[in-house]
Amino acid sequence: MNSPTASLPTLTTDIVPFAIRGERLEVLLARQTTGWGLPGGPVGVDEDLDAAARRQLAEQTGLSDVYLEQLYTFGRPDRNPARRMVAVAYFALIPIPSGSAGVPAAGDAARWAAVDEPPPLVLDHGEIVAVARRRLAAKLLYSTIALQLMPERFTLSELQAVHEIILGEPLDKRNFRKRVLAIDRIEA
Amino acid sequence: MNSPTASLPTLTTDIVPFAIRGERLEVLLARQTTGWGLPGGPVGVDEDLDAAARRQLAEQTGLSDVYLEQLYTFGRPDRNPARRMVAVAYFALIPIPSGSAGVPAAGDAARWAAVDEPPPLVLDHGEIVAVARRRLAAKLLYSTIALQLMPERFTLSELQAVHEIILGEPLDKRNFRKRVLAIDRIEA
DNA sequence: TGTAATAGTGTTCAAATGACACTAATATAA
DNA sequence: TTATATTAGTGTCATTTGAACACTATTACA
Repeated sequence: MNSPTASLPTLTTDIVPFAIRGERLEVLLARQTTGWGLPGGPVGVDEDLDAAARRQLAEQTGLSDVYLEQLYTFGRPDRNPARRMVAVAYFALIPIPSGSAGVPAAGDAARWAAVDEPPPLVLDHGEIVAVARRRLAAKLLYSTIALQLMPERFTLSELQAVHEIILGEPLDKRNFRKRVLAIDRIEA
Repeated sequence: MNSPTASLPTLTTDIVPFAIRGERLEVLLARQTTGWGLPGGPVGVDEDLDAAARRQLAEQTGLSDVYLEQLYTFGRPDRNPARRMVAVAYFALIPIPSGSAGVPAAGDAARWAAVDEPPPLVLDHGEIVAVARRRLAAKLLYSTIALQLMPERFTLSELQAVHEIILGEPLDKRNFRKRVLAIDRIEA
């Protein structure tokens, strides 16, 4: 239990909110004083980490009830030159809304950006997005996580399109159907 | 950038140090004021998370230069009734020493315990060990991480035994050799 | 010197994966 | 309304991968 004087880095969460918009995988960014970055911020003294991430996502983007999963904790001392901050990063999956429209709009405090050609981001947020993106692609291959990006009702073709967008490569229609039907629900 | 008053939970690391000892997978525990728990403690103000984990492992157990990987960050507000603590958990893999002996001895400030029949641990450390154990078993199946538990020179039979201990099931000798040789080094 | 334990080696079968092309229906444009 | 283009829907075969299986040679030990 020996340690240097127990002083306290600031603890934050950062959320990478993914959605399929049009034909692309996009991330929702939040305006910050120094530029665009991920939604997130300080964790309350008695606040659960997951709860903090949910709260900040809701406050800064209006999104709630989404799939949320802890990604990694970023703690390099120099990741924020101003003051020491340790960020517990999450990614969120925002379903395509059932009605037409698009994903819940972004005010001028928030904007969507393509994951592949992202604008310059604050701090190490670019790296966080990259890590999240890799994780998402990896999980597509052995889980049903993609369903979290879909509306209540969808066609197999739509689901396949989502997979193709995230993986960045075309998939065979029949093999895809075989695989999905062997695990999941019904058709449309 | 709205948030509740930015107050600061204490940030710590906890390390789950795994080693194969005899025929079992064991964890190295550190004595704490209230009982046995994982090595770990507060992160220094300007200290990297990985570095903090390494330092604490060295200070509390004497182990250095080991494989270390971030596991998960545990932050339930009630995980420590005394004061709010958020723990970035790591697992470490301690190689079987090349010489005979066993893994570096444990003073009276540290002890080894079987992962399967662990003593009661402080706080949520039992849960952390369980999560680490699952992760380790999962990574055996698609990575070469088990090599981190081996001495410099070892036989394929020894490596196989390590796999069997962690997975808890016997493996076919010939299939195992085939698979390992298709990826790795030489024989003994 | 006999006995027991460990190291080392290929083949066969079953299952899973990946490649491949046409038809029916619907929406769109002429 | 009719022709055309786009999308949905379906099965087979070849290849690859994973799992089961037994004997021989050597070494250590009694």
